This record gives sequence, C-alpha cells and structure tokens, in this order.
Amino acid sequence: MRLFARHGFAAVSMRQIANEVGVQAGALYNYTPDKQSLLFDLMREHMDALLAAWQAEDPGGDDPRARLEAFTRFHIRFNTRRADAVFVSYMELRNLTAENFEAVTEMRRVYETRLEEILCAGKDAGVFTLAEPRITAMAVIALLTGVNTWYREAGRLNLDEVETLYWDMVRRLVEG
Amino acid sequence: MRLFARHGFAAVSMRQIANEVGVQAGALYNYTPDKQSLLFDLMREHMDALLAAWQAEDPGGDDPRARLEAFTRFHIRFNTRRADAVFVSYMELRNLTAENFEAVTEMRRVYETRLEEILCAGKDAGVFTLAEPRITAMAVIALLTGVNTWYREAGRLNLDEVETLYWDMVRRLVEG
DNA sequence: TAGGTAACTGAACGACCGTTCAGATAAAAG
DNA sequence: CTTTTATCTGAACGGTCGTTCAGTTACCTA
Repeated sequence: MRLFARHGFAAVSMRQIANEVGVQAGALYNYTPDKQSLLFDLMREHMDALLAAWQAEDPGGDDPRARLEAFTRFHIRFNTRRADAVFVSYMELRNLTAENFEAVTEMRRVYETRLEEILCAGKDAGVFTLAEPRITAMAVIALLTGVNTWYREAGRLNLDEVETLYWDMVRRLVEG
Repeated sequence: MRLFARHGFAAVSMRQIANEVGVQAGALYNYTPDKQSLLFDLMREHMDALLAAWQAEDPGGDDPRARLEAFTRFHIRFNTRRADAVFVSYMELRNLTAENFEAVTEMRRVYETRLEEILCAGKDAGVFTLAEPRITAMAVIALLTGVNTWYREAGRLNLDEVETLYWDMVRRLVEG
C-alpha cells in the first residue's frame, strides 16, 4: 500500500514489492494470482475495515446531531491514520477491472449512505436543514477527507483539535 | 492530459501519446525533453490557467460575501470543465521531481491564499465567523473540488443548480 | 525554383516489465 | 528419521518501456 501510494500502481513492480517483504518476485504468486488482484484485495480490505469500524463506532439512537459528530470525528481519525490506503483506494480505481471497480465503488456508496441516513434522520427530526441529503453527504465526506492533504502528526494542531474544528464546520453546514 | 487522467502517468507510454496526436514516438521529443517535463508542463499550464481565470473573475471590492459566492461558483465551473487536468494535477504530483513538485505546490498555495484573503476580509468585516482562515480555505476548496467525483453533464442537476447548492453550504459554513 | 530549416519516421538500444516453472529448501506430519 | 507438503529461488520468456539518431519528408525563405 505504501509503495502504491508513493509511486502509483503502474510504477511499482512486483520485484519492488517482493524486495520490500524480503522475497523474490516469483514467491508473491503464492499469495496473489496477479498484480491486479493484489491491488483489489488491498482496496477491498481497506473498505471493509472502514465500514466495520464505523459500524462499531456508530452510537445509533435518535440523536442525529450526536451521530453526525461521531461520524465527523470517526472519519477524520480513521482516514488520517490510513492516509496511504485512502489515497490508493480513491486514486487507483482506474486500474481495476470493471467488476472489481464496481465492487469497491459499491462499498463507497454504502459508506456514503450511512452518512446520508444520519442526515435524513436529522432532516426529518427538524434539526438539520438541507435540500439534497445525498449531495450533502458527498460534500461532507469530501470536506472531511480533505484533512489528509494537509494534516501532519507533528503539526501545530493535534487530531482532537482538528476534529473539533471540522465538526464546527459540519455542524454549521447542516444546521443552517 | 486525458490519457494521464484515465490510466495514470506511469501507465501511459510515449508511443500511446504519439499515437493519440498522430505521430511516432520520436517526434514528441521535438516538443519536450522527456516524459516528466511533459507532465510538469501540463500541470503548470493548468495551474496558470486557474490562477489567471480567477484573477479575471474576482469581483474584488469590499463585499466579502459577494466575492466568496463568486469564488464558489468560479471554482465549481472551472474545475468541472477541466476534470482531467484537476485530477492529474492532484494525483500525479508524486511523479514530479522535487523542484517541479515545489513549483506546482506553490501555485496551489497561492490559489488557497486567494480564498484565505477573502475569508479574512469577511472575518475582519464581521460577516464571517471562523477561527482558522487557512484551514477553512482548504476545507472549502476540498468541499468544492468534491463536485468532480459525482457531477455529470447529463445528470439531474445542471451546473447552475449545483453552484447554488454548494454556495448555500459554503455560506452556512462561514456565516455560522 | 533552389536552398535551408524544421518536423517526422523507423529502427535500434539497453533496461525493465508481469508472469511462469523446474528445482531447491524449509516446515509439518507420520 | 522419512515422507509429504508448502514456500521460495533463480533463471527464463516474450513484451514494452523511454530515449536516441541517421535519414527522409515537408515546409518556409529568398
């Protein structure tokens, strides 16, 4: 994942990957049928982990505001800790076969829908004001994922401060 | 740019590029010293065009709210019309030499600063409420650029409707 | 029209690619 | 310890890569 993130899927050779884990290139084929499947497996595992982690962290209940704050903080924390996987899972979609692409994209859709449901619940409860829940969900995810482009662990702000800043933005965005 | 966006820089050969413009691979070297410079030139021209286009469209003046709306609409319109260039200029930064990377990144910083200045002006004028202008600027840009992941010309919403939806979100985000 | 210049071709170079596989090696089972 | 099974090596395969360049073609200038 690190090599794919740093150099791009096509620019990384099976020999480089093998060297990174201390074997010869041929040995990799005991674990993956080909290079493409290796990429797909990495992506699928990342998306699986994302969905499972949110499922474990979603407070549920009937307080959409609390759930949205939990989502905001979860998304930032999860994604900054796995920046390579996030980058690869978005950027290397084009290197997947049609059916593998569809599988990863479907998992992304499911994740978006998790957020959309929170937004709809808040809208129905009258605590959120939004015209297009699906678009707002994608906008919020783009906003939050953007943290990855600038956040560094050694930076001025720690993760909790970043979460608070972004929760403030997300809150305003949906409360009008 | 289309080939780089679709397949990735490393996955596109000089022979493919040459074929796309109807010459042999060798002829390309009358226009670029090597493949890397070709990528850099495409990126630099894109960033140049972005900065120049905003400079031409910025209403200026002392109405930060109007300027922010202009920025929002400009960014969406410009970026959706050049989706390939936007994608490449973000994703393929890693394929640049250190100095070329710095050059493109600097232009990106300038663009972010254009927005940051508007936010600061609004903050000083008391019409915007925000604690971290730089971070808010990057957050807004990430939010707006996210349109590219889902917007299609043939979709349900036309560009003006999308701009209005996002301006509504940006407005809330800064007005608190 | 003649001469010069810019652009392009087509072949070649060495290097590296993903993948395969016979044989060597290590680990597990009996 | 012997046999079986799982892993790994190292070489090889046919291809493709970025780049170069001598020679050809197309265009402009005088």
